[in-house]
Formats: sequence, structure tokens, C-alpha cells
Amino acid sequence: MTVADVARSANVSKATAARVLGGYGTVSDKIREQVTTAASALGYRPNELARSMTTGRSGTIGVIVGDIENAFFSLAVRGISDSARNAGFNVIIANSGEELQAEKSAIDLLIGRRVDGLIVTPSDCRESDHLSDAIRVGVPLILFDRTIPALQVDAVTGADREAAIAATRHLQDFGHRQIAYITAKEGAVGEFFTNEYQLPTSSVLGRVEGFLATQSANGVLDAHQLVRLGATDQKHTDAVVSHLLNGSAPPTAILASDSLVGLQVLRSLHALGMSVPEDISIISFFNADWTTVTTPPITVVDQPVYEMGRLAAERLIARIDGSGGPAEHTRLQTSLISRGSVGRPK
Amino acid sequence: MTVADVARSANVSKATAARVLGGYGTVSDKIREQVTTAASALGYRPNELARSMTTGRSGTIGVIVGDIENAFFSLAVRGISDSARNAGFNVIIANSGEELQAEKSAIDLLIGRRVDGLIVTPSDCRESDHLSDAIRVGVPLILFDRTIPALQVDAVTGADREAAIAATRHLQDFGHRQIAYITAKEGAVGEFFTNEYQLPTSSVLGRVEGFLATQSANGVLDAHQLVRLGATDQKHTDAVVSHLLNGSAPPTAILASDSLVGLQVLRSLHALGMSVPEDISIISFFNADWTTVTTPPITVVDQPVYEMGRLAAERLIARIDGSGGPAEHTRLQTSLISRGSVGRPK
DNA sequence: CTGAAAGCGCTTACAG
DNA sequence: CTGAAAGCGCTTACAG
Repeated sequence: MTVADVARSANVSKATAARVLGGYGTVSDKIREQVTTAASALGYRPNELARSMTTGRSGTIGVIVGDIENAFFSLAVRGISDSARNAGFNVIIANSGEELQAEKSAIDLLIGRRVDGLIVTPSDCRESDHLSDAIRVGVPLILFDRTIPALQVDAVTGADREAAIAATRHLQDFGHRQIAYITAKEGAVGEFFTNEYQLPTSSVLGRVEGFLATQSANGVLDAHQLVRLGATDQKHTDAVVSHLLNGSAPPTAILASDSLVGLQVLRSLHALGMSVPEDISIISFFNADWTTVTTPPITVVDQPVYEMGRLAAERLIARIDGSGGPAEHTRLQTSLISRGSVGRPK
Repeated sequence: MTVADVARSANVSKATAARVLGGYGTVSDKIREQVTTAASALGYRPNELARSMTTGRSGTIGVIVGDIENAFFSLAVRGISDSARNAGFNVIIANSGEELQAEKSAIDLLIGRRVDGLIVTPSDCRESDHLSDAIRVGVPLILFDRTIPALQVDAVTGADREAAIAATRHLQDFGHRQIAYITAKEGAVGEFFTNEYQLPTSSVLGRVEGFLATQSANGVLDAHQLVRLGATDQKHTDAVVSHLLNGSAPPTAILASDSLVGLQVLRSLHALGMSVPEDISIISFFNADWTTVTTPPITVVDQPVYEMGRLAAERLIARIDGSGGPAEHTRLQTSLISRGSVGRPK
């Protein structure tokens, strides 16, 4: 069922039928009536593909997230979707699995389907060619949760450095000096932070830098040795935590880089028979659901993720609508929600 | 940059350029070479919209879920996506928020964008017009997690009735007779199950029926009075749980209809100072992450959600590829994972 | 207010 | 193996 079919059935020209079906131009009430009844009788559904092709707009924005199963990203997607729907845009979601190749092909796919704009959480902040390609083609782009220094482009992130500083200070205030920072970035068991090239996501790097600066200010100069990689899944996290706890200077507190890591670390500690916060303290990034139902509940860095999503979508839509000006980096403040998982060191 | 641009730059006809760019037909190696170099020099990107329009296929399947923030659905989406990607399909996700209107417009949107097929978790199993419209238009459709009796269409669901029977028996085996079943379906505080029209999703209805049959077989004839609606969010769940526990015959065990309800119920119980399983036992549907880190961990009905997603996508793709035969309803068995949240009634 | 023609960027027969 | 033409279903000027 096409415009032509409806036109024929309503005894008008294709152009006229298209005007009422597409809701543009002016048509007399009588003819409008004829066309709409014909359309519903025939069960006409507009072909949005054809529409996009002639108008050059699809009314759709593409979102590429690292892992849709991570509650952080699903919450962000809700923020983005709510905002987008409000402005009359639809959202297409793609998953990169934090892999650069998948991210690249998702971008190709979405640009191929002519999205009006793109929100991306770049899986590797040192790779920008595929993103600058997108910009060159003229697709507005917003970076989400992470920035790419080499790229002059809008970004919406959390204030990661400050968040880590606040969390680290909180632990220091309880008397902790031996604090471990654990992230999911792939790495061998026992591998610790020595240089920034190990951490491809700017948000994690920012947190680690905030953590190290705060430890250093407290006189802990070898803090980087307790910044550990490799908490990619439960098995690896178990190994990382065991290695840490069996080391020469075991940590009295752990900072988990995201809520997946936090959950895994907690499971590892349970498996080792350690009590929180009696044996060890823990703070996790992201105020995930589960952090409130553990015993004790977990102290978290609360990131305004929904709001970040909303802002990213608003910014993108402004760009789509032609808003000019230089690239902006919006950094949203976080807050620490103190619950029961932090105590004095043993 | 279009096929025409590349053709001009490579000194060949549009048709020839299109052949190498589109990867169809036969072209000599020499010309292929010319065209590909011209294409990459110009930064050509195929317009998938135009491609879909002429071929009539978009290589995309649409998925409409009730709530992407619910881990049940994100896991299903991963199963669907993995399966789809394997078969060369892309996935567009839309969220209905369990609202029929949103579901309808999502279907319109996706059909408008000419997806090759649709996987839908119908928010109301008594409404089928919008879905039979889709079928009439010729879009293959798979129902996910829920069926619509009025519709002859493929469906992939869990074995909900049997799952509820197993969970209820498990509680009965511990000596429980006063068992409450709590669902998120909107309802007044204290509202209990009297007829099937209260429950628009077939999966929940199936569970409730299994629960009631099992209770009845155990001589509990008024079990329906403890089937409670209204656990839509934390506040309402608190009210539902309080009302239940302050009633004349308070339950000694609770069956939570999904993991969101389970989490909320657990919070309500914590807030009331009740201990699990000493004061009350609990079983939740869906083996969510958080159920393993509570104290005690929660006994759950483990639904093979990833597998359900995979199967739904496979079935859909088979239909898209023209596989015939009558509609099939695939019901996947669940298993009970016994952890520490069930004990003897107080 | 209505209509005829051209065009969006591809693919699909049909010739050669 | 290569090319010219038509067509997918719309919208966009341009006439009348």
C-alpha cells in the first residue's frame, strides 16, 4: 500500500494524497477527508525509509553503548530515550561490548541507516579516526561518559576525578592507607597501574588519577601498585582479589571502578569468608540496585546517570537543529552515598 | 558521496560501480580495483536506506521489550542480538514501558522503518489488533515471554505454570501453607486475585494458576486471597507487604513474580526488620545478579532467558527466510536454584 | 488548492 | 563483463 494506491482509490493525484498522508502543504477539507478514509480502508502505512531518503532526515538518533546489560548504560539509555522522545526523535541502540571493532561497525551501520546524530561511549579513547570520519560526513556526535582528548567534540561525563578524590578521602578519613582500586580492564592477575596507556577509557583513567593524587597527598606514594586490572568476570575477579589479599601489604579497603566490578569483588570477599566492613571496607562506583540489599549495604559514588543521558540527548538534538558554537564538555558532579560498607581498618 | 560520484571518479558506469560497491554481479578485477580505490579516496559510505528501498529487505529486526532496565529483558536482548548478528541481522530495540499505546507506536515506527521482522513482549495479552495488523502487512512476528491466545503466531516463553508449581511445592515442602504471591501489575493495596482479567500478561497469569493449583492440591483453598497486585515501585511494595503482614493470616513465605518485585519485597522486609528466612521465606523469579550477594542469598526460579532470546531470534530469522508451517509455541523449562532464603515457617 | 515532473541513492532486469 | 533505463515510495519545487 503506497501513496499511489491511496491516491488512485481516492481519485486524487499522488501529490495531493502525499500532502495529506505526509501532513504538509495545504489541502481542502473535503479532499483530506477522502484521502484519509481511503488510506485507512487500504491500511496504508507510510514508508519511513522513502520519507527519510527524500527529506534527508530520519528522525532517529543512534546510541552506541559499551554494554547494555550494565545497569549504568541502561539507565543512561532511558535518560537519552526520554529526552529524545520528547523532541520527537526515535532511538536506535547498538552494543559495542567495549570492543573497538564492534564500535566501528555499529557506527558504519547507523550512519548507513542515516541516523540524524550519534551518541557514543568510545571504547578506546586513544582511537578517534572512526569518530572523526563520522564528524566529517556531517553526523553530529556526542561522546558519553568518556572523552577523546584528540577530538574537538561535545561530551557529557561525570566528574570522575573529583568523585574518586571524594571516595578516597572518605576511606582515608576512616584511617585507611592501603587502598586497592580495581577495574575491569583486561590485565594479568597482579598487573598494576604503571602508565596511562593501560587504561583506554578516560573515565577510569580520571578516577585512577584522582585516587593516586589523593593517596599521594596522604603520604601514600606507592598507591599505584594497588591499582589492579583484570576484574573482567567473576573468575578473574576472584583471582585478582585473592592475589591482592595474599600479597605482602594487603589492602584494608577496596574501591570498585563500576558496579559490575563491585558486585564481583563482593562475591570474591564472601567466598574468602571476609566480612564487610569488619575485615575490609568497600566503595563502589554507581548506585546500583543491589547495593542497597546487601548486608551491610554498600557505600557508593552516586553518578547522575539518567541526567547525563538526558543532557547528552538534548545537546545532540540542539546540534542536529543546527546549534553552533565550540564543542562543550559537560561534567556532572557526583555525590557519595555513605552506607555501611566502610569501617576502620582492621 | 554516492555510487554516481564513485562511478564518475573511477570512469565507469553507475551500474558497474554499484556492482562492486554492493558486492553483487560480476566485475573484472581491474575495474573492481579502480572502483574500490576511488570509493575509499572519496570516503564513500553506502546509503542503507536506498539499499533497503530497492531490495525490500533492511537486514534489521525490531525488538519491543517491556522494560530495558529490567535485567530479564537486557539478558533476552543479548540473546536475541547474538543470534541475529550471527545471521547477519541488526537489531533495533524499542521500549514499551509495558504500555499498550507505546507498544503500538513502537510497532508502527518499526514497520515504518521496514524491519524484516519483529519480536514483541506484548504488554496486554488480550489486545491483538495491532499485532494482527503487523502480520497482515506481512511482517514476521515472534511473541516473547508471553502468548496471545487469540493469535496464531510463534511464541517463545518459559514454562511458567510448571515453574510456579515447582516453587510452590518447594515452599510447601518446608511446611508453608500461607504463601503470598506478589506481582507488579497495578492494583490497590490489598487487592487480590479474583479473576484472570486482572492480569494482562500471560506469563504472570500462568504462574498464578500454577501457584493456585498447587496450593489447592495441598488443601489451601483460599490461596487466591494472598495473590497480591500493586508492587509497582518501592513505595507501593512497602504498602503491599505491610498490609499483607498486618493482615489476619499473614504469610510465612512470599513468591515474587519477577526480580524487580523480589528486590523491592526484600527491601520492604528489611525496613520492617524482618529476617529471611527466620521470620519469612522468599523465592523470586529470575536469577538476577543481586540474588547471590544478599544475606542469605535468595532462592530463585532460574529462567533460561538468554536461551529464550536466542531461540526467538532464530525462529524469527527462519520465518523471514520463508520457513513455513504452523505457528509454534516453544516453552523452555526452568529450574529452581535453592539458596538460603527458604526455611521452615515461624 | 491541486497536479505533473524530477529526484533521493540505490538495485534489478534487460541489452550488448 | 559492462552499460542504459526503469523503479523502489516518498517529497520538493514548479506550474496552473
